[in-house]
Amino acid sequence: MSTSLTKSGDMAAMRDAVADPPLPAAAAPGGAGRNLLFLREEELRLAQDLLFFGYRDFTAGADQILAELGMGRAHHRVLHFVGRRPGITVGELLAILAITKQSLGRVLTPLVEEGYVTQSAGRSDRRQRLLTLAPKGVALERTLFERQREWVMRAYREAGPVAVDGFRRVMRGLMGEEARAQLERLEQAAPLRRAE
Amino acid sequence: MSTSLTKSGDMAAMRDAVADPPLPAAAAPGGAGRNLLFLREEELRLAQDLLFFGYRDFTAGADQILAELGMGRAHHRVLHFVGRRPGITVGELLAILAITKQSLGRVLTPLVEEGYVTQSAGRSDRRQRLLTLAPKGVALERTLFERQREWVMRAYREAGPVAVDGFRRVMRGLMGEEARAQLERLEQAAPLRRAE
DNA sequence: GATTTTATGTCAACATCGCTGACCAAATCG
DNA sequence: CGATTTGGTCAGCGATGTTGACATAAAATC
Repeated sequence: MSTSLTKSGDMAAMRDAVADPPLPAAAAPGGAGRNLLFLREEELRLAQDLLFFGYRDFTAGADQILAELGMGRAHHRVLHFVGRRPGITVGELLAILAITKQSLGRVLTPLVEEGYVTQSAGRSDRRQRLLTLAPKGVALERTLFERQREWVMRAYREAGPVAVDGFRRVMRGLMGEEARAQLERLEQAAPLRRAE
Repeated sequence: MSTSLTKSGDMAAMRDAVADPPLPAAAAPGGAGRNLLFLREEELRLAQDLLFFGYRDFTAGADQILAELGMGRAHHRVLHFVGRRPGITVGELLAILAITKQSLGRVLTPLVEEGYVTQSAGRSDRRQRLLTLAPKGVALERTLFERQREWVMRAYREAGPVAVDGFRRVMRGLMGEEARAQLERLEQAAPLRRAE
């Protein structure tokens, strides 16, 4: 188990605050009862449930709008990331989405043909097709954005500001190295003012 | 309070995002001093990114194991929820997953045929097929569970106990009414298995 | 200048996992 | 008994991911 990455000082506190049920932590396999890193069964089961239900319902509103236009979630992702980084290259978009060129093409080509996204040759490298949202694309992305904004706003309001910060920290932790790097680049282009 | 947004300047939308708080019970605007009733543009963009990257990477580990067995995420969901509620009926499972009978059948039938899940007639209603994990199913679910446990544990440790609580609150808030009810039932009947 | 590499696009084929519509069988209920 | 409920199944469709092979244009390199 390669879990000795960071300071273990967090764990003592974590065991206390994270433990909702009064049950003691189950013994870790392999002897060494010293393993405070053990994430108890029910804690993970809950995390699995929360992520499944939460993600599904988070996307449901936008999915509904998209379906009426004959589009899917993949189209939304393109609109989202092109909107986030106007002038992004196809290669960069592929890296962010972590899908194949073929899969991207299937949604990107129609989006271009139907006037949601515009392509322009790169100025320094004319092989590149810099992607930008056309007005039609801006409008659709905006609609999808607003739908999700309302939904997330409700959750944020119910949970409170401290919880929101915690949510962000955990979600960031669920990301792999690659995704964290991608996110950093995205935030660089459009920073969120943070207290910390 | 003004943001420093400079891209895709849709001022109409920004004005909307900074609209007046609909509720006075702004939950102690002190502390962090950030009023979450104003869910600004970048805050939601970040939430979208976090959910996309986080959920994708959360599932990546289990997906890899499943792919080697010729299965997909849908199989995992069945194993997960059957494991969570042994003796669950097909109808209840359908309600939780919110998919059609046909979609469920496509993964459930093979799981039964290959000995991961066992069916038994309901005692009070013999039309029902009560679903339970067979030893083979328990083992596979366990493997998937452990993979995700390590991943989530890393995120939890990095974020800290307070953040974990906040994460749970927000994810719960992202769920719709139906999902919240489902989750309540799951937590109620949580199988308290212990120690491997 | 010729060759190679890179960025992008495309065709063909395939798999997963959603969906609808239709229809069937068994068990329960009124 | 007849109607409803529970579950299964067939046929077909659609969105989104995959691999492999190949094409083209521009850039980079020898």
